[in-house]
Amino acid sequence: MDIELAKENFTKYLKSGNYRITPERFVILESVMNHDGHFDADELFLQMKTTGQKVSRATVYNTLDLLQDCGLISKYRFGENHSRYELAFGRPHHHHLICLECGDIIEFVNDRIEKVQKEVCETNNFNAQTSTLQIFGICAKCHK
Amino acid sequence: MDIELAKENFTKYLKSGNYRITPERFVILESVMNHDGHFDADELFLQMKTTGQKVSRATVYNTLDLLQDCGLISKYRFGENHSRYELAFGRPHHHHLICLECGDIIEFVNDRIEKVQKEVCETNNFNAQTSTLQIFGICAKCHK
DNA sequence: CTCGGTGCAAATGCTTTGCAATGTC
DNA sequence: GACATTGCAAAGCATTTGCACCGAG
Repeated sequence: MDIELAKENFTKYLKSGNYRITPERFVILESVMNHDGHFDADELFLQMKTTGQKVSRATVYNTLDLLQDCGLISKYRFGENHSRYELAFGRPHHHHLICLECGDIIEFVNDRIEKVQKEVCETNNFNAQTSTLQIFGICAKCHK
Repeated sequence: MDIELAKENFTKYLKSGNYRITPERFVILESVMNHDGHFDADELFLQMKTTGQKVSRATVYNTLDLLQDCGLISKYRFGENHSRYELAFGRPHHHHLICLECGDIIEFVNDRIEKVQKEVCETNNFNAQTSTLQIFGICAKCHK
């Protein structure tokens, strides 16, 4: 949750890729770090709009891509028609249980899955960058 | 690959859900069963159009949803902006390695992942229906 | 001062919807 | 005959793009 460290990482990433250091990019990073849980691009855009920080939708999308590229956030498609993001910085890699009824998303961490993934990648000589395991079904609340 | 059995299953599913038995739905099922690997809705629509079987796009989408509901096909979002489908009937549950460079999709089966999933669901009292593990990275061909 | 980034609005592309016509039950 | 399903075209919605302007390096 150290926002200064995240900013540093982002700055480093931008410089190394010859991207420019713009105020908009850091305003968006801050907004992202203040978000709990999952959010989507438009949600972020509207929230920033109402709090008086004006950045365009285009810039939000562009910056979210950069933040994903440098590993500060993760991007998912949970079977919906839009992408969702979440903070990855300082958090362990995890997976998701998605309730088809209420839409709730439950996170879980599991070392064995990570281990199996590594093995599968070695077997296939595949150079993994990201992975996502999504289990769709009905959560405890909904099937009772 | 037994198309008759698939048709039977589909018929059973349609009847049990009070859906009607229409020729379009079975034309689409056949077209799906003749497809190797992954395909998307528009691909299927265009292929059917060129082979003289006319069904509308709307019906293709509608029917693919039904086929997914009754478990004959699976639907995925591989980080693209459209859904992809594949035949599930008569095939073991499997997962995917997706190459970010060439777009190739490698399938793999792994019992341990299935076992861990089951455990996670039990722990969370979660009633799983489907799951997908997607590993994104660079395939053997591309990083050499 | 150059060229990458931004904002805006229009464009894109997948998917869904409205509605009249059709055909299953 | 009733009403779910179909086809078509139009609408929706998330995301991308074109372009003039701006500002980081």
